[in-house]
Amino acid sequence: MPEREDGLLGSRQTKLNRLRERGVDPYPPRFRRTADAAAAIAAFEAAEPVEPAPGVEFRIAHPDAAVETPQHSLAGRIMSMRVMGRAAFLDLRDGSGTVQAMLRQNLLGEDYDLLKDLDLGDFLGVTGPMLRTRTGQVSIEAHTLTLLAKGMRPLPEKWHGLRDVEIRYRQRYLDLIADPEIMTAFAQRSRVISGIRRFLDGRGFLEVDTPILVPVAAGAHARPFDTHHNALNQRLYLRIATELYLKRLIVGGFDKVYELGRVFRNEGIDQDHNPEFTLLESYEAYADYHQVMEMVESMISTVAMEVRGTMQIPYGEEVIDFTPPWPRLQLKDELYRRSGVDLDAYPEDAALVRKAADLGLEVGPRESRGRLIDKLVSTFIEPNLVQPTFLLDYPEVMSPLAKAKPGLPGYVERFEAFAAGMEIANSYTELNDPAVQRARFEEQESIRQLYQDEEVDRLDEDFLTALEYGMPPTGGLGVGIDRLAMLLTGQASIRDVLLFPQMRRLGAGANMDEQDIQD
RNA sequence: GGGCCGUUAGCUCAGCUGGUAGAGCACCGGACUUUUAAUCCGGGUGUCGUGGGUUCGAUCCCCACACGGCCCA
Repeated sequence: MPEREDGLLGSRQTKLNRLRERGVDPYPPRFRRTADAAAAIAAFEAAEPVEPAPGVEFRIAHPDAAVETPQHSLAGRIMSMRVMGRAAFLDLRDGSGTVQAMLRQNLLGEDYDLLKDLDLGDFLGVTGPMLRTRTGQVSIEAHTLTLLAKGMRPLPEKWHGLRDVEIRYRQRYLDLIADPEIMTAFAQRSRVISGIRRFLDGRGFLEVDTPILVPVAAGAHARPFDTHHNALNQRLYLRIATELYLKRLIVGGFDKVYELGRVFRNEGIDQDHNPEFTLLESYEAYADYHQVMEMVESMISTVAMEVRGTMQIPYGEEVIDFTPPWPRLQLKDELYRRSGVDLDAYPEDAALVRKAADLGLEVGPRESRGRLIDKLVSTFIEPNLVQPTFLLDYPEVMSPLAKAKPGLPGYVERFEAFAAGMEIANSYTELNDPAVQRARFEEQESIRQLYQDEEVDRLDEDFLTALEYGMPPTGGLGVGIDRLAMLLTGQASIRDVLLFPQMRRLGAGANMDEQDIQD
């Protein structure tokens, strides 16, 4: 890169060249640590002969005295440098935390010259004894220095950090370097996921992997990404759900299965949508949606307790209390209460469209009944469901995979769970009558044709074949893990729980490939 | 898809009525052997997102585009 001739990059290049001329390998293959920063500090503090009492001066190590304490080799990224002539203090950060290294020329000799060619961001190995400095800070006293990796670009500023969200998402590593709390949030996300695994494993569920590349993108109302397999000369899709494969496994005789994996939906990007996201689906034979509801309450409250140590989690202006049981509301009743719309009073789609328009909803010409009801629910009910709540018994037209609710024609045994106005779970007593399932699929296909709506479920012939062999009564569940992670880690945007959220490619004109140009 | 806002030094940000840009940190040079955003002295390192237009002159006004954010759909 020619621009490195001068400026900030250039000064680092000059230092790199100088190091090489002096025979220093700026990228050595290894450095054996004796401990990480946190462990070395903890071990030193534990081994201190006398706990320093308040107001009592700490022992100040002399070069000779220092030899008494065990030698350590510690390593990390240089996060700050306080250089004062023939002594210097460097903060070294590794994955465990930060340790201060004290460098003194009389101890390091020629090694001390390395300091001139170090920059913030470089990785450095330090060997020497641990000690407390005059101000009481546990530090490693450098007897040798080893450059482990030269950083060629300056880090974001240490005090204000990185505010530019675009850089934060595009170059997440800088975000992580600049703000350790980001790392904490992602570590919490990871614990949410491992907590779910532990919970389900503990209940006898078997984790399975089903295809991501599928011939039919079924199991949800969503538009798929498509691709092509050359050897098979077949169009394939990225899965939009794992539902139909997991049910095949229930047919096959596994009683409790789950999959925690990425699904892909070719839709817009906003605060709670990313085109790829992590979905948990579980299926339990001989269970119904009431049992699944209890499992969801138990799972999420357990995970909240594990990750946050409490079931009351602050989120925005609210405190969300995940303590079970969560209220159960009938969708039909709740919609009537909130909007005055009695769905059963509008059996004709046209009448429902007029009613929705009267209520101020913008209703396009391509709104199917299912979409319309979804819009009513998401406008009048969902924003009000701040505390964890189950919404029960959805209209059949928007739930082609759920079993009919006895005694309530036109409705199915389905619930969705909400918290902070966001949908976090979706569950059915699964439809297992193959003839009814075929009819439901065909209804969906005709809706797709009629409304030209690509976000309608698709008929999967192979799945119907599986159902024809017989599937036991089953309770199924889907949980959006990213949204759950948002709630449990207090993040307002899905991009803050995804390490690498989807972003538009920069410089569209220059970097477009042939596929893009078609669009 | 529509509306509004943003894009200035490596980072965080100022920049008046149009007259070729400035601060802190970072960086560069110097002093300093116990610092904690070290301190002190000296130095501004820039394609003002991109491309057009208006103008004697544009970071500033106009248009288009790119990327991002928020709101709406």
